[in-house]
Amino acid sequence: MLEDLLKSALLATVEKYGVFEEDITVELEKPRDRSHGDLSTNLALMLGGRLEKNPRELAGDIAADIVLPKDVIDSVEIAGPGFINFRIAQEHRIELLLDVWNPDGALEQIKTGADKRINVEFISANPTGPLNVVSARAGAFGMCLVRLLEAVGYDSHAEYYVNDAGRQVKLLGRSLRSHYLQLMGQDCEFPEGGYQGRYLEIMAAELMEQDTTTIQKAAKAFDDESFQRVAPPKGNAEDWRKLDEEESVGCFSKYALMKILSWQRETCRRFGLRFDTWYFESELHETKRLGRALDRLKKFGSIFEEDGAVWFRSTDFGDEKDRVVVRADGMPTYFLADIAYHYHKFQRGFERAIDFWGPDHHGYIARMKGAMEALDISGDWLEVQILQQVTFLEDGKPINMSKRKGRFVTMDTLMEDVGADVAKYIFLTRKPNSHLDFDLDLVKEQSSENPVFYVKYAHARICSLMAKAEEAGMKTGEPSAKCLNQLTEAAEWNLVGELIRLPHVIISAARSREPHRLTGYAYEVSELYHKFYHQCKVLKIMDDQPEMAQSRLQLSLVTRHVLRVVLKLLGVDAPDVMEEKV
RNA sequence: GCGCCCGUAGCUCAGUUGGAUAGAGCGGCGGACUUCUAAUCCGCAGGUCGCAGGUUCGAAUCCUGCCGGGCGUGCCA
Repeated sequence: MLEDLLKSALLATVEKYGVFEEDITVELEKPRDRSHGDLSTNLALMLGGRLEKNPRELAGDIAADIVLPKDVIDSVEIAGPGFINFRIAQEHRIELLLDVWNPDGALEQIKTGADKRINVEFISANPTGPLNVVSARAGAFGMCLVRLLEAVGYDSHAEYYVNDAGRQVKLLGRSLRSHYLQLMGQDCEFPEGGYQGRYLEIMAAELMEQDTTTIQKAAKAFDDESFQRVAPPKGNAEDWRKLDEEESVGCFSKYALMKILSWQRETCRRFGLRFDTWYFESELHETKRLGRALDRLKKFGSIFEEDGAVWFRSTDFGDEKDRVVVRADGMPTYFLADIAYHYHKFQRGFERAIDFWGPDHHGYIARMKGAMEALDISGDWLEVQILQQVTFLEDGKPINMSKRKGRFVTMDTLMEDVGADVAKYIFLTRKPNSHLDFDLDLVKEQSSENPVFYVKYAHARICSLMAKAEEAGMKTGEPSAKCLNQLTEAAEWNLVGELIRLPHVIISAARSREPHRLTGYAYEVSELYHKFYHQCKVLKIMDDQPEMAQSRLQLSLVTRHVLRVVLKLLGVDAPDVMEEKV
């Protein structure tokens, strides 16, 4: 790599001052201002103080001493307080460009993950209602990170954890049953804190029409392996009504769970999310994993009993207080189930687990990581990414979204209103841990002026140009150094300079878990392409300057490739033609 | 009270992990269509980077203390 070349050349020049590789990390960065060259190092500034030398003079000495191949770096300059700026030789830029284009080039070489298995868990919403837009943000991030990790050579695995065993599901069943009984004219009190959303009323109304056959038919939706455990109750709603309350609630719970999971899965599918595993909490209970995890914690001496409850001594691992894992009434807490779940995740052979959580769970991190350490798993194994809250504004006012109170914007509504691509793109332009205000009115109104269209348009524009060129009988040909070296305009070289950053952008986005670097990059590439497109004509010069026209076509071809790679990572479609603006 | 996150243009947000003159989009104003698709391009206006110190060659970025907003602080999930 170019950066390695520069780093070792720089190190060689400072050896005479007694500075060696282990003493300093040489940093290279892309200057903001293009007149400062392509790559810049602050080496002399960092060394200046230490060697008691004037940084600018030191930079001058280094620049004079450094030995670099002329066909790679064609200028070394010092600037400002002591920066050393490098300018990449034109021929080498084209080499780097072709390396991005080449199927076994740079994009293959960045796959350094050695196929290590990484589990990425996201959304994992309670199965008590339709997915809301908060899940959409998590989905966009999680899925993008899964792809990014793949792009740098990991075997990444998307996972969804289903809390199908807790109180919430029972409460859900009770709520549905109550709605149903009320519809049947039976006096029935609504459970305290129950789910009041419209969707349960509708579900209850539908149940009145459903007979055993249609219920079984609906269950067919879960034929595949991962959903085997979601089975419909026997009979129909009338049968369930007649059972004693406990059993009756169980049937309504089972039915509601089945329906809601089918919605959630369909919503995910429509949003382009592909989960490798849907992991059910009930499986943990059936396979006795809670007990086993508890035993192991005991074995390592992290468990004690007090006030009739069983506690995990999380304070040994930096938590602020100890936590209950089995309540005084003998019921395990959600925390214990989570420990068992993550322990099983570890046992399944993942070398790392990344969880996406909401901000309301950040207080949970210390105890969860503590539990992993108590189980003798490295504290780094579990990595928690907090996705900050999304505040939805309607008429300029925040919407209070609570499933129980039933006023929330669903992911489906979001997709209908603005489309999956726009939603994904907007979520992915923000970094994970910043709060996000999502103005629904604004987005609906301006969806056609959203930045995502800017990028899509750049792609479609290239497709259109390629088609026109072909129609006119022009041959684009495989991008080649000979042809591309004919580029002369600043607009062309600015674009080249941006395109060759692709490998670096992918690596940095994956490493920092910050997919928003991709949207920023896609935008930059598109912007430079639009400018190039205006300034550098192709078809109009094809008769007078056929070689120049061809080199511009090849540049367009590589640009299209880069846009496709990035959009695919983002999970956004790259259209050949823009649909009519509404 | 304590813990975590955030505070950058009128609004929504970037700022390459400490770099050079802080950037986009939207909104505002003014230009470019007998077009390789104007969902585009060109120009203008808009800033005490919440406040005050500190660290150093250099701070929006790091450390401390305030101010303001959000979230958490259950034998809930």
